[in-house]
Amino acid sequence: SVQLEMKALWDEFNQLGTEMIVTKAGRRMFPTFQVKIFGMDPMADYMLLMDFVPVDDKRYRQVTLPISQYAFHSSSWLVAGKADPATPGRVHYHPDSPAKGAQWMKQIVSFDKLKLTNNLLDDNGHIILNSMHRYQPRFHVVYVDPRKDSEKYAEENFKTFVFEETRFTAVTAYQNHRITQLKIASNPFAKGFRDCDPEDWPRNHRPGALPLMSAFARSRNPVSSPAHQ
Amino acid sequence: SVQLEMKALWDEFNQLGTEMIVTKAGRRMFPTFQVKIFGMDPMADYMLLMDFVPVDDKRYRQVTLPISQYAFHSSSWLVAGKADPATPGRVHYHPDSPAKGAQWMKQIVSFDKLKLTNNLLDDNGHIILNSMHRYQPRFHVVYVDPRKDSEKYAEENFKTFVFEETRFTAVTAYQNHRITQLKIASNPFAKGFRDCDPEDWPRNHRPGALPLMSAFARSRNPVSSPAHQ
DNA sequence: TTCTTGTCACCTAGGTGTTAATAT
DNA sequence: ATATTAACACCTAGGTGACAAGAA
Repeated sequence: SVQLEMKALWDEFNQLGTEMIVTKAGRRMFPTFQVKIFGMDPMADYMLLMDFVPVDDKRYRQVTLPISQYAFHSSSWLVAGKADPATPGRVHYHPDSPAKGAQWMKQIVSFDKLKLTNNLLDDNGHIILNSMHRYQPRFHVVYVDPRKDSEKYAEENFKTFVFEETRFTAVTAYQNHRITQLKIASNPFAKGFRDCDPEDWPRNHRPGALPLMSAFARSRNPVSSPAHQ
Repeated sequence: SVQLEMKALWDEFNQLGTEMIVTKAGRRMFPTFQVKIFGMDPMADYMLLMDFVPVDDKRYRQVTLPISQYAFHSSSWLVAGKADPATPGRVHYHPDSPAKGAQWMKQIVSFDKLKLTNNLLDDNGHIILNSMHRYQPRFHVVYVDPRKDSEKYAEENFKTFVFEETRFTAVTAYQNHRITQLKIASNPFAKGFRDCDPEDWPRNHRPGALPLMSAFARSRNPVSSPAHQ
């Protein structure tokens, strides 16, 4: 069995509609996909890997709201038509693969080397995704069967785990400002963009404490300058 | 067979008498011990590891020379008696171990995670050495024998490689100023201490170009202040 | 006197969202 | 109008020798 780490944080993002940046060079996920694993054979070899499947066959687009004299990205999404052709269905092997069950179970397994890209021609082995599409990360455990005819047992040596709270929309720039704020508040590498006391989070942090308009008021980046209504 | 990487740099250090810093927290080696490996069975599993054996049973001490009104550490060593009791003979497994021969051979194998310490009670798994003693790094390749009674074949499944040019003296502070200068010139992490045009090295660098006294003249750290002769 | 320790400024290496410019 | 790109300031994380203070 498998337990998702940082589930509370994933839930908080998921409630807002998680977005993950994709870039040409490849961008890590945040939160990072991390799991605790139980019930492996300590002496057997396993491969651990992830892939990403489309949640639906839709393409999304942002909604821009005119508010007073400025326009902001809303937190809602419009369906913008059918999905683009599927990207090459790459998988990411955890770099420690293969390893013994004992090794995998003795500490949290972290996929922090995994990177997302929108470059269809990527040759760095990153996961290729379509921007403005929704994806479901999947986690797979493969038992390395020592038998000669192990291909025959491929089906039973394979187990897949899906955590729905890790779904996200791939984007090249954040659409929902509350997602941006939550990333800044919770990702150590974004500390430079925090404007509150660093000690305030997570100690005094309550999920959903900011109403929509106050989130806007804190914004440093209204999307378009003078309004256009 | 095994080929030492950066052999020219190792030779240059060895000519001066290589020194490696040991600290309580653990210090990496520079140059890093790196090798290219040939002739493995691509499909077989191997463990790669290093250990460090005393070159002799002597303890060394520095020689301080009075020159004009200042005193400097000389480049020579005095034997200061018998070696201290041997330290726990730890080994360092390359973190990618075990891995297939194909994996090991397809790129340079680097022991850049290996750290040296003088803390006899170290519990970080670092290599424990006595300061002011000389050591010979050794590199071992272990074939992971799939046979049930593999212990019987331990001898033949084991191969050791020694590069004499990687010998060094463990120190808590550099004794030979020319070693310090060569470290500063060649280690990217010491770039902050360079006072010449960074482009001068290695392009215009000739080994042994600096006579002793000019190396002293460039020094920022005479050992003792007003002389004591 | 000789050796060791801890702190520091200064690097390498690389992960953030921002922003302005560009592409579609 | 909307989406993407590339450069950037600002971080995390950690590897350097210098230096002053301490220990033996």
